[in-house]
Amino acid sequence: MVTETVENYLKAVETLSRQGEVGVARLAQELRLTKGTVTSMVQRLARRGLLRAPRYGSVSLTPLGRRKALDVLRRHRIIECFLVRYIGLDWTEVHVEAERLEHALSPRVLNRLDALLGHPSRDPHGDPIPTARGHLRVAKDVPLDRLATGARARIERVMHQSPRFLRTAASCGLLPGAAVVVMQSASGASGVQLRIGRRAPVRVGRSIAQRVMAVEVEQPRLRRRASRAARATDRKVGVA
Amino acid sequence: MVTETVENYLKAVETLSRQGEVGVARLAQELRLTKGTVTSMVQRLARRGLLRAPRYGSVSLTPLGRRKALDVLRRHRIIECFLVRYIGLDWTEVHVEAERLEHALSPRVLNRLDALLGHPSRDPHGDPIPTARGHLRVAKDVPLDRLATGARARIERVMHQSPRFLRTAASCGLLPGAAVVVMQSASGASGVQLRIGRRAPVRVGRSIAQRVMAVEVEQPRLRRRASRAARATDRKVGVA
DNA sequence: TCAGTAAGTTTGACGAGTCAAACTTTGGGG
DNA sequence: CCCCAAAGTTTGACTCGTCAAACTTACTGA
Repeated sequence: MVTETVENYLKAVETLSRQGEVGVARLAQELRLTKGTVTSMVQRLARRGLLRAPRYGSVSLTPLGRRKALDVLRRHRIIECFLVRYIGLDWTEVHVEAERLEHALSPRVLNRLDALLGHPSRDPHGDPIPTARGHLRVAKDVPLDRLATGARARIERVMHQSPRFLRTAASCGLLPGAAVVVMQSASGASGVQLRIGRRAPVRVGRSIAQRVMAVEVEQPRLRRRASRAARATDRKVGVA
Repeated sequence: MVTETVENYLKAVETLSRQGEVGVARLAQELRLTKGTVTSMVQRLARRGLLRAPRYGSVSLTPLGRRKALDVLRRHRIIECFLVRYIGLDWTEVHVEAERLEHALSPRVLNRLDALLGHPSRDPHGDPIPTARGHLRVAKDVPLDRLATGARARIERVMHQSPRFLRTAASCGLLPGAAVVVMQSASGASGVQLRIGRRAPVRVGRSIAQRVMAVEVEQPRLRRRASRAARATDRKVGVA
C-alpha cells in the first residue's frame, strides 16, 4: 500500500530531480524532515523497488516509482485546475489545498474532473500535467534571468508554491501566458528590466527572475511604435 | 491534532449513538477493528476529553467531541452533495468517495462548496447536514415498516452506505422525496406492500423497510376519491 | 596532503495505530 | 443462585513515521 507519506517522498524526488542531483539533505529540506529520517525512509522505499538509493549517492526513481510519482503529480495539478476554475480559489493559493486533496482522490473522481476540465495540459502555475498513462511533457522554457536584452518571450510557468511569492509575481503581471520584452537583461545581482504586456517597464529581482520561466517568441505581434524608450519613470507597480 | 483515525472514531460514535447504546463491540464492528484496539483508542480519546468511556459502560461524546464529530459529518455530507451535483457521480456510490475526501477538506474549500450548492440542508441520501455552528436537525421520520396500512408518506432518507443496497432501493423507486402509499403494512417477516409514486404496487422486504425512513403526509395532493377501504382503523403511527 | 565541513548513516527512542490472545466483568437463563 | 456467553480489558508485539544525537564518509581548498 502506498501511503500519503510515500507519495510525498516520490513526488519530491520527481520534482527535485528535474533540477539536479537529489541528495538526502535536499530531500530532507523539501519534506521538512531530518536527514536521518529521510535516509531510513529512502532505504525502505529502495527495498520496495520504488527508488534507487546508492550509498552516499544520488537518489533516483525506478520506473515503478516514477509512475507513481507522476500519478500523484497528475492528481495534484488537476485538482489545482479544478480549484481555480470551479471552486473559485485564487491560483496563488491552490497549491496547499491540492497538497491535501491529492491523496484522497479516487481514479473515478479524478477522471471525472479531468473530463470536466477538458483534459487540461497545464495547471494554473503553468506546470505540465502528466497524462493518465504517465507521460510528462518536458518543458523547454528558460528562467527570465537567462533571456538577452531585446528578447521577446511568453511566460510559461511561475515555479514557486508560496502564495506570497506568487502574489508578488502576479501583481506585476508575471503570470502564465503573459508576453514580455526584455528591456535590459540580468546582470550581476540586479535582476531584469522587463515590459510585461502593455504595462510600463519594471525591474524584476533575481530571486523572482530565476523562478519565472519563459519561452522566446520571434513574432511578438505587429507593433507600430516600436521604440518607446524610457517612459517608465512613474508607475512603480512592482519591485522585488 | 485530530487525525483521520480520530475523526473516524468520533463520527462512528456520533452516528451509532442515534440508534442506542454505543459499546466497544459495536464500535469495533463499525470501524472494522478488534475490540482491544477500540478499547485502547477509546480510552485515549477519553483522556483527551473527546468522549466519555465509563468502564464496562456505554461510550458517549463530550461536547467537544460531538462538535468535532458533527464537523466531520458536515464535510462528509456536503461532499456527497457536491459529488452528485457537480461531478456527476451516482448517489448510490458517493459514500465511499466522501469517506476519503472528508478528511482532506479545508474550511475554506468547504465553505466554497457549501455556498456553491446553496447551503443544502440534506445530503443525497436524505440525511440532514449539520450547520457550520454544529447544530444537527433531529429527524422525526419513521422506518417504512412502522407505517400503517393506508398511510401516505414521503420518503425522507435511505439509511445505508452500501451501493448494492442503495441501487436495489432506487430501482424500485425508493429515493428521498418519493411519495408512497402503504397498501399493506408490515407484519411478521413479510415486509410492506407499497405504491411508490405512480408505479404498480411492490412488496418491499423487511431489511429494506427498516432502513428507509419516511414522514406521513395528510394531504398527499388533492385526490378526488377521498374515501377508501382501510383508512381510519389503524392510524396508530401518527404524531398527534 | 590533510583538516574541516557538508553530506550521509546509524542508533536508540518515541507516539500512533493496530492485532492476537489471554484474561475479567457483566448480565441473563436455567 | 450460579454459570456461561457476550462484552470489555489487558498484555505483548508489531509497523510506520518520526526525531536527536552520535558517528562515518566524501569533498574542497589551503
